[in-house]
Amino acid sequence: MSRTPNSRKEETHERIVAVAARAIRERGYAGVGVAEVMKEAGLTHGGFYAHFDSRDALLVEALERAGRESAEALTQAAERRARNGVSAFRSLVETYLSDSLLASLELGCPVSALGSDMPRQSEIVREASARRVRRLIADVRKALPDAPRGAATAVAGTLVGALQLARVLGDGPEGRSVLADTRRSLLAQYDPPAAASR
Amino acid sequence: MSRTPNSRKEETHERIVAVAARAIRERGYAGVGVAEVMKEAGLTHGGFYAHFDSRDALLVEALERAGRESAEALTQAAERRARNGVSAFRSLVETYLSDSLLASLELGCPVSALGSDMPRQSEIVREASARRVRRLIADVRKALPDAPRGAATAVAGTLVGALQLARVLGDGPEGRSVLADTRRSLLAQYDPPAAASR
DNA sequence: TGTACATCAGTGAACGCGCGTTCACTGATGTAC
DNA sequence: TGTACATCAGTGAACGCGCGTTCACTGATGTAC
Repeated sequence: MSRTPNSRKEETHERIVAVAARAIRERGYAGVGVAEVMKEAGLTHGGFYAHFDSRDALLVEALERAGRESAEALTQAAERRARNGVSAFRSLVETYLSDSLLASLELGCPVSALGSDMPRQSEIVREASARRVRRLIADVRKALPDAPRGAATAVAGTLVGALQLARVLGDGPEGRSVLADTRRSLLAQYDPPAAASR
Repeated sequence: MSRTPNSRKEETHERIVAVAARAIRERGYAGVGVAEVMKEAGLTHGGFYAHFDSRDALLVEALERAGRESAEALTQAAERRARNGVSAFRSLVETYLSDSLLASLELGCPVSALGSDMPRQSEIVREASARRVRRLIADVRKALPDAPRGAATAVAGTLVGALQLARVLGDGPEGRSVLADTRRSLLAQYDPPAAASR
């Protein structure tokens, strides 16, 4: 089987980034170490700097990948549910604020997993974080075509904040009720049942 | 001047906690070290364990103090503005999401400064974080007496998330517009101009 | 009021540990002829 | 097709550093008589 040049190294690189994309969401920027990520990827830490200029360079790639993974999951859920007549907005709210993400920090949106730490990172990580926030707001806007100006921004903030509050309160009834209250409130405002059942 | 027993030590203790209450908001839980806090309080790090059982015990006291400071600032602003006929809800939204807090991480609400890291802390810090989140929701509820059930939860999430998004985008026009959009959206929903001017 | 002693808050050196980063090396893969 | 060599991905030991925590000590404060 023929390989393109460097493809083995690129595969390893991808594997490291995939591990890190989960790790930063689960343990936070500060909880992710070079040696631990390499070990989880089945390597020793010495080879790290053949793949990345610095730990921060890994964080940037990991954040970008986490953002892509989360956005794709939201898009796929929306496409699946659109066939049953569910609006894009309802699907976004119910997927982003689903009970199953409460206990799965490593799978959700990196903005809600890392938001409060983003302003404290090095410049390259902050810039990558800002790009991710802009994309999140743009993605919400797409699901809210007729809403007043600025609504997408407020909704994005609500999604991010509500998931964080719920996670602090745990994956029991208390945390789940934060998600349920927030879903109800958002849907009542932007996707009223009357419009949905029409 | 007579002192109550231990008052000198208690004063020092308070000073350390006050320094830490700012530090955790500015630099995050992970960015706060024992030695640095003691130095900022004018002490050497060796004396730390005469005041606290562990670093985590300091984080708990610091979080509680930061929460009290933030809640008091919100209450005081609301009382001041109530004399000019401003509703409690409008005052909460405009104070929590004020432009001046964009660049002053160390002064705002600890939930928005630390939210995404709260689920990753040791048990005692997580419990203190959960208490702070419950208080925040309760405080929002007080400013929203006639809103539908669960609205306070959604609003609390919006406040926390919006401030984080804005801070990631910086204290220039981009971050300020996130705050402005969110204020407008919240006030339109829960404190419409018609009701306010009546 | 003055002296002797006990208490107490804070000091500073030391500890073991894990971190990000560097680097000489190894063994496998791929290329030249 | 087979051999010799170059390239390359990954290894593992080592580095300096800052962390949380411990502890013997010091100097100031307060108490007893």
